[in-house]
Amino acid sequence: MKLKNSYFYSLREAPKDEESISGILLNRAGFIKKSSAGIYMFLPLGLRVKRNIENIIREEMDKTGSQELIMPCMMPEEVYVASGRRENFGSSMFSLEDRAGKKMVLGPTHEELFAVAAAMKVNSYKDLPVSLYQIQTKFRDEARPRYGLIRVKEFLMKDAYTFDLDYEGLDVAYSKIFHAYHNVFTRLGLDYKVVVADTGVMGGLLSEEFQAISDIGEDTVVLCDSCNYASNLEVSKKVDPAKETEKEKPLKMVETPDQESIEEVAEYLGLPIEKTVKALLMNVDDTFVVFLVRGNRELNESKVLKLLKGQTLSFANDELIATSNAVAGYTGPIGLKAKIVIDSEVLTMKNFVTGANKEGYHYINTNVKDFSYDLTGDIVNVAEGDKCPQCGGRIYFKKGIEVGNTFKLGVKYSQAMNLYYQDRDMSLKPVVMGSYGIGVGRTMAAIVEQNHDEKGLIWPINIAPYKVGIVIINVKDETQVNLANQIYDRLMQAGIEPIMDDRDERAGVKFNDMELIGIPMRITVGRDAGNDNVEFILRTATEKEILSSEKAIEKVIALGK
RNA sequence: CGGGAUGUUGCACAGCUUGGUAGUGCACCUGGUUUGGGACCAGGGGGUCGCAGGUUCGAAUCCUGUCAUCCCGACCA
Repeated sequence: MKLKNSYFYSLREAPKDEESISGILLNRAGFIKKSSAGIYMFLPLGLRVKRNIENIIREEMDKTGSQELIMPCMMPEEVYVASGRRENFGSSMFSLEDRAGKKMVLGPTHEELFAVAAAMKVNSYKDLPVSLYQIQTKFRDEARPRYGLIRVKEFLMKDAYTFDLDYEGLDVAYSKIFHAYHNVFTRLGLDYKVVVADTGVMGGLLSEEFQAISDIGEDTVVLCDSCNYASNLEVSKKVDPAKETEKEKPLKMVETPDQESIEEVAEYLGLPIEKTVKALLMNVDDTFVVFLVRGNRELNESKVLKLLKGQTLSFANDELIATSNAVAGYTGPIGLKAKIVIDSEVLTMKNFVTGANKEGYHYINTNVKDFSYDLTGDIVNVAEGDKCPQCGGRIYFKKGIEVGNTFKLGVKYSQAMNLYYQDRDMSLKPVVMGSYGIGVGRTMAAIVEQNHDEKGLIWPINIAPYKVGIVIINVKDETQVNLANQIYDRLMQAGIEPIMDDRDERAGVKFNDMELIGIPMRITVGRDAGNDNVEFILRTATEKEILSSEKAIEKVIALGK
């Protein structure tokens, strides 16, 4: 591609509507352009990168034996009503009507239609297993799109679905795709971790996430400093410390005027926050529940809902609080008339601080024997420094961008979508499904987050829009132009299309643009062109080499393969 | 959806407090000089100031509403 008369532009300044590094750089380099919040154009350079990523995914998926097809984006709403997910997705699903008033939706994910497609083929146990995938646009009406391509309303996703006879078959299919995902993200050069995650609204048996490590990640990845433990914070198990050994002291009510937060109370009493227990006044499916956790802990919503078999968790409002004798800021378990759930860690504590259910008062030296409770379990987030549930090492956190996930779905959708096969024993059995996703645009953004410098993008060579750039220093010098064109043609013949800057610009502009768009290799044709000499430099290097044009071509071909 | 902020030319911004018909840098066009790390000089083109009402002789500026965008939070297979 020759830049003169091509569609290419770059911005010297960051656009005002992007904050993330990947969003800023991809915009500045002319790879993407925001059309409206969470919806982007992919311009020529951006499209080439996206296709390169797609092709790596495609190669690895094909190797698993999965077959590619493509589903419609727009579907009748009844497809999602049938599976029961119309309600689950709610307002995050784009919906519209056709001219006849028929309700249509834009697909946020495609389990349902794949089940329909599978049903066309699958009648007998002889028809299984089947594995299908597509690389197709998905639509989700995100409440708050953000971070460039990371959270958007319209995005390209590779989604795969496996169909098996039984759970053993699912395990095999799952493991094939799981390994394909490792291959994909390794080939893409990402620093990533696989973590166990909550199965959430998708339902199912097991969910694992591929998390690209990045500070702007929206997920917290829990890791261990001495083993390979990796988990999403949502589901990471907390290991309670050993029971404290100090002697129990007598309970005592003390004044704590105007000390409403647990930090204030601890400081006022001169005690470490680890010696306090705070009460969280919550609403679980319209029931008032008080949760007691160590003062420095955070409640974990998904653990709570699992323990209580609830659907929704929110802070209790004043009306709900008024149904008990709890006093906001001073709530404690002693004498409290409400449903009380305590974190298992509290059972290991001795002589701790709790609220007295009386404005301006707390108890010190509270012990478990001093009160009763309804339920106990692990209901808080693990924290950095906690014990690893696998090896006892120390836990630390990283932020992650979820670039892929794998689900063992089981029979939930096959039952809902009437996907059954007839087994040897003549019985009808539901097909056992798995579903697997990779966000293509999000992956592209994650790669940028991990590969850039102050000059701009740095693409790994296998997904760069062009592997090599040719910069002609002076386009009015025929010797330079001729040599550059010669190199260009030779590389084209070798199957490596270069991006050649033949614009009448100053050298600095050309160098800066080539670096901004992150081309991995650069050949500079300049003053030494008359001696058939050019310069060769890698995007990641600081020193350039002087080579004959022939050597430079050989080098590009060797590195570009 | 709650809280905060911002909408002025292709891009980034100033002007708004104290109303008088719009400016800077980049980009673009013409001419000249320059030419290996985002050139310089001179001249020029381009904006009904997000939109709709209102106040006023007069509104980018004041008031009301509305839409959009960003940030924090809630939500997020």
